[in-house]
Amino acid sequence: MTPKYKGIREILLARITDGTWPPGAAIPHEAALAEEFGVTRPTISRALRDLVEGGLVERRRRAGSRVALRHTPEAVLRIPVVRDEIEGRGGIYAHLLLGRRAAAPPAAVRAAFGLAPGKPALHIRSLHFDNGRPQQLEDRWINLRVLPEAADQDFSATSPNEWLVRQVPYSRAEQVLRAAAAEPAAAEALHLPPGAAVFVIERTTWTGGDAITQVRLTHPAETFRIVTRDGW
Amino acid sequence: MTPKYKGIREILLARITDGTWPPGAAIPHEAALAEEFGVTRPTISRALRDLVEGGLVERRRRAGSRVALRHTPEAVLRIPVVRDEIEGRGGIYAHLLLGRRAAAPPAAVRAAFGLAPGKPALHIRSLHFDNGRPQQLEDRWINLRVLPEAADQDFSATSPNEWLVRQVPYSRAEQVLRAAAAEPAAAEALHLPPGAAVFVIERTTWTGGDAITQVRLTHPAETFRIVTRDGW
DNA sequence: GAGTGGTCTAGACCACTCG
DNA sequence: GAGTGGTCTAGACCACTCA
Repeated sequence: MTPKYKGIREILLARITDGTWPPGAAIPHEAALAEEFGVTRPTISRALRDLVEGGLVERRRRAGSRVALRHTPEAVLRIPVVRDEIEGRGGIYAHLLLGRRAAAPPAAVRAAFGLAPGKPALHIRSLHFDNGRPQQLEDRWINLRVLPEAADQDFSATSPNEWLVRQVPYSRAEQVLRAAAAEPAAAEALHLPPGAAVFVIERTTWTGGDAITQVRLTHPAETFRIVTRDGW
Repeated sequence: MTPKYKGIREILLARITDGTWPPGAAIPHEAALAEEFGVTRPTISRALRDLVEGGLVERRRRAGSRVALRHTPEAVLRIPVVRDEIEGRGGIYAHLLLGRRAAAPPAAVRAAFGLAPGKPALHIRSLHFDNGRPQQLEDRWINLRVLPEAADQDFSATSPNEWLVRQVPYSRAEQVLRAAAAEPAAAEALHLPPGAAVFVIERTTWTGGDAITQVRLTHPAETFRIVTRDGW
């Protein structure tokens, strides 16, 4: 049996998409809807909350609910874990550790990690293969102040990402997605001509107030895309 | 006054991030948490639901709640409306209509639109400028079966996107993000050298069962990025 | 000041899933 | 079968915001 609030949500959604309530129009009060559908107000509120989270409806106290003018489409973005992605489409995954050393990180990383100048962080470079073809170049810094045990970890067997996932769940992450022309070192590692188009993801991850790790993932443009869905 | 469920959510979050409940660990039953915090079970459920939506917790009936092994980070992706984005950072926005005609769309578009072979759709190409510099090339098809009034619309004043937003709120969208080497026509329009790296967004939008529009947005790599945040 | 949404309670029944 | 989360009710108080 499907929950009442979901059924109501679908009916309200239909009224929005079929033009009964065009963009900008007022939606009846929660109390009125509760009476119409023969449920209590919290149930209506639950249905409306989903529509608000989906960006279709805006609610303000005194002012009531309205159909949103959707200026900013929102979608849930899943950044795939490279191994899951490759194995999910039947490819053979492999992982090669290119380098691993403690070093003073660049200023941007140092600031995010809250490190004093000259203090080291762990720098790891590795390459992820799909059926023997380089699919992702990973350039990662790990905050040794937060995760000193990373210094003793051998990342040739377990990839840094998989290890980190089991250590600390992050509470907050920020990601930048962009296209770029491949820098020489990246182009060489990925077997691309210099200047080839690549897709770059830069992610910084925090737990509590401290950044745990910052990573740049570089992908050949031809073999990488992110697909995203929105709505129901 | 901050709601109880938010306060509880923060406490639970802290227990997860500080390692009290490491990844994979069981979280006490809702009933136990309700007693601990002196609230009723629905309030606990509300707090946990937020954590589930944030990907930090997994719940299964009989089995209870656990801290998730976060294999798939999720983030809310906001694809900016080009005009808002440019004006938001103080730039001067301009919009130039390059072409507008009814034509038979390519097969992929025809399938999404549910059109018979040879049936026309509206094809619009336009360019969006930031302080006089080309910032986005828009290549759009509009389904005239669903929106016949688009045929009479003059898109030189109002951009297709702004017009569409006011006509139909979409119920579902799918987007593909990728990097590419600019094709000759795109490179020329964007004043880029041929083969330059570009960031491409392809979005298909549905309302009910019919796709309304499909659009490809091409951006110079140097001037475009998407920033995304996750968690609290 | 008054109307609307935001939240909470106390209790209940049910669905799902594990043992 | 039994334990856990999923949902719902009936009623309530409060916060915010508009007129």
